[in-house]
Amino acid sequence: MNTTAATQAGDLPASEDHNNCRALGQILDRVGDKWTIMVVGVLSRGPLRFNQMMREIGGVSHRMLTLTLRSLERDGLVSRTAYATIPPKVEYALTDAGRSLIEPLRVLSDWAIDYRPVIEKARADFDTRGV
Amino acid sequence: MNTTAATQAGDLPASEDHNNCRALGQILDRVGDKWTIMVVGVLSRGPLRFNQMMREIGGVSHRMLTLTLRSLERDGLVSRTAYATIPPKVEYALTDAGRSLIEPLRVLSDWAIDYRPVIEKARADFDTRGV
DNA sequence: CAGGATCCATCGTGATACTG
DNA sequence: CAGTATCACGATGGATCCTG
Repeated sequence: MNTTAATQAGDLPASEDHNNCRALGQILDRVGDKWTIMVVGVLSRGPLRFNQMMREIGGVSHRMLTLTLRSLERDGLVSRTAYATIPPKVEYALTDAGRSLIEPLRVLSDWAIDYRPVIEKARADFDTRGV
Repeated sequence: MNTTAATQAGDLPASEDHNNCRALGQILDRVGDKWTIMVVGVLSRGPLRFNQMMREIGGVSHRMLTLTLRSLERDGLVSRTAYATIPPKVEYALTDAGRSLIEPLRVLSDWAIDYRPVIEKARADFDTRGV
C-alpha cells in the first residue's frame, strides 16, 4: 500500500481530477474494506458490544474485528466506550462522522444490488467464452 | 443496510440486511479496489489505451493494471477493443454498466473529500493521545 | 505496444494462547 | 467478556524478462 512518499512528492501536477482520485483512493482503501462496510452496516442500527457484533457479522475473525474497530476508532468514525465492570463491557457506536458515511455507502449498496445480476451474468458469459 | 427501522419490523430483520451487506461486501471488494477506482476515474473522461492509462494513473504497475482491467472486463464494466495492427493498439472504455458506476463513486468521492480533513485530524488526535 | 509468465518480498489473515 | 501477542501460511503486488 505504501505509495512511498517519493511518488507523492515528485509527482506531476496533473489535473484536479487526479487529486480527487488519489484522495478517494486513499480514503476508500480504508472505508471500502470488506469488514469496515460490515461494521458500519451493523452499527447503523445501533450500538453493539464486541461479541454481539462478531456474531451479527458472521465470518469475521476475532482479530480482524479488533483491527477493523481500532482503525475505525482511530479515524473517528466509531466510538468505543468501556465499562470497568466484571465482566468487562465495551460498546461500539457510530460517531457523527461515522453516521455520515451511511448515506454514501447506501448509494453504493443500491448500485451493488442493482448491478449484481448484471455483473454476475457478464462474469459467467466471460468465463464461458473464455473456455 | 437500513439506517433506521425502515424495513418491516416483523420481517427478517437481520437476514435481509445481511444479505445486502454480503452483496455489498462482495461487489465492493472488486469495485472498491484502489486501482479499479482509478481506472474508472480516468476512463470516465473517455477511452484510453493501455500505456496512456498507465501514465495517467501513475504509480500503478504494469501487472496490476493488466489484472485490474481484466477483472473489470470480466465484470462487464470495461470494454476492450484490440486492433490487429502493428504495433498493436488496444482501447479500453467504460461500458454502460461501467458508466453507471461513476455516480455512486462520485458520491463517495465527495464524502471522502469532505471528510478527509476530519479523518486526518481524528487520526492525529488519536495517535497523540496514544503516545 | 500490449500483455503473459515468472520470481520474490511483503502483508494480511486466521488460529491459538494468554492477560485484565 | 474484551483485548493483545505470536506464529505460520497463503494471497498480493512489484520487478523483470519474454512473446505476438
